[in-house]
Formats: sequence, C-alpha cells, structure tokens
Amino acid sequence: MKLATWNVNSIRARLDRLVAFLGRHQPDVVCLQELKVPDDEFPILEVEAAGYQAVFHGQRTYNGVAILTRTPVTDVELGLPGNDQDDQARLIAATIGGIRVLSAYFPNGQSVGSDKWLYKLGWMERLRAHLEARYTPDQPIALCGDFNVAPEDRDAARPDEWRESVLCHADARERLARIAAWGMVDGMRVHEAGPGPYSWWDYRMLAFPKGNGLRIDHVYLTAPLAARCRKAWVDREERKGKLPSDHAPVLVELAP
DNA sequence: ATGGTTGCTTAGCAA
Repeated sequence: MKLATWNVNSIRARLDRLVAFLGRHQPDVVCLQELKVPDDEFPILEVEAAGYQAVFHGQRTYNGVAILTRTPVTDVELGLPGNDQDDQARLIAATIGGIRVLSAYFPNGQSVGSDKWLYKLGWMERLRAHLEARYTPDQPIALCGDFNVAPEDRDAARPDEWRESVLCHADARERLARIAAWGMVDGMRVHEAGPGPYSWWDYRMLAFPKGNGLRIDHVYLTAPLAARCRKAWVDREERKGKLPSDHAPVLVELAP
C-alpha cells in the first residue's frame, strides 16, 4: 500500500498538480491539508475523474483536510474532540483496508508566545488525549499530515537558524514527542537517518533554491504498520516549476 | 536591512 500526505495550500490553486500527482504515483491513500475550501466547493468531480473517492472536512479560506482513496472508506470522523469552541477543520479520520488513517493539519502557531502558539500547544495535547481515548497503539494507525513541527535538529537544513521558531521550538518538539510516546514511530525514520529529507520550504527568501528546508510533514505509524514500512521519501519534484505548494508530498510504502 | 511570496479575498491576514 502506497500512502501519501501533502499540504496543497489551496486545493483549487493546486488541482492540476494534484491530478498529475495522482497519475504519476498512483497512491492508494492520499491525505491532504490546507484545502481552503468549504465542503460544497470541494472539487469532487475532478477527484473522482482521477479515479479516487474523497472524504473531506473543509472550511472557507483556512485549514481543511481530506483523505483520497481508490477503495471504499468507512467510519469517517470529522474534527478533534476536547474543545467545543474550536471550529477549525484540522482533522479527519477514516478506515481504509483495515488501516485507520488520520489526516491532520496541526496549527502553525505564528509566533512563540502568541495566542496562536498557545492554541498550537493545546491542540497537540488534545490530539494526544484523543489518541489515548479513542485508540490503542496495537491497532494499525497512520497519523499523516502537516505537523508544523520539525522533530529534531536533523530535520532542519539550518537548525541554528530555526531553533527558536514555532516549527522547531523545544515546547512544540516536546508536545510531539508526547504524541509519539503514546505508541507511534516516525515513518521516515524507520529507514532514513537524515539529515533530511525536507518537506517544506518558505515561499520567501528563495528558501527552496537555497536549500533552506524543514521536515514538518510526517507519517507516524503504530507498531503493526511500522513493521510493514518498506520505504519513505519526499517527492521534491513537486516543489519545483510553476506555482508549487510550499510543501512537497511525503510518501510511504507499506508491505501487504 | 524587520525585508521576502503565495492564496484568499479585495486590504489585510495567515502561513
């Protein structure tokens, strides 16, 4: 099974690239983030024409997550429990081929110490609590998405430059480590020691040509799936050319 | 040097 996750930064702006990506890789499951469309504007016809079913949880302008599959999905769940005031569309879960797949768009946090930063840390704690309440780590679970955290210094091309940022700050790394400690491993690190590969490069300051990347998009796997992980990689080609997303897709190949 | 780019929505915010 080939599993992919990609922050498309607007599914409308990236629709041609998404369809080409599906054709090029023929993934079985694709988790998407930052759709930036309400549900009634999700391009369902184009996705189905490409051979995929979709479940999605969107909102206007911001956020929005989806799971695309070539086989039927069941038990779709929208949103992250634990805060009735939270209307941000950042999590969707579905079962595909016996695997529980979660597509997650973690908050960015904007700047350390801001309200959005506190929301980020709280959201990550809520996700950990949700995993603990809803699942057990002996189940086959793949938590995929834009985590907006580079877990370690080897996940940044220039770690010193980024260490105090919202993407690398020790408090965000610690919250992510707690999520992993529930019972998941970083799929990329099953076979790749790094440094890199990176999955995001800022649009500004020529970050991509300068190689100033971070690895903030992840596929975290519980033990039954980690044992099946054959390889993981980033499709850097997707960051090149005209009007790319600022994120490149991460792909994982799981043995049957 | 407090910059730079993209997307959504239309001037300002979020990333």
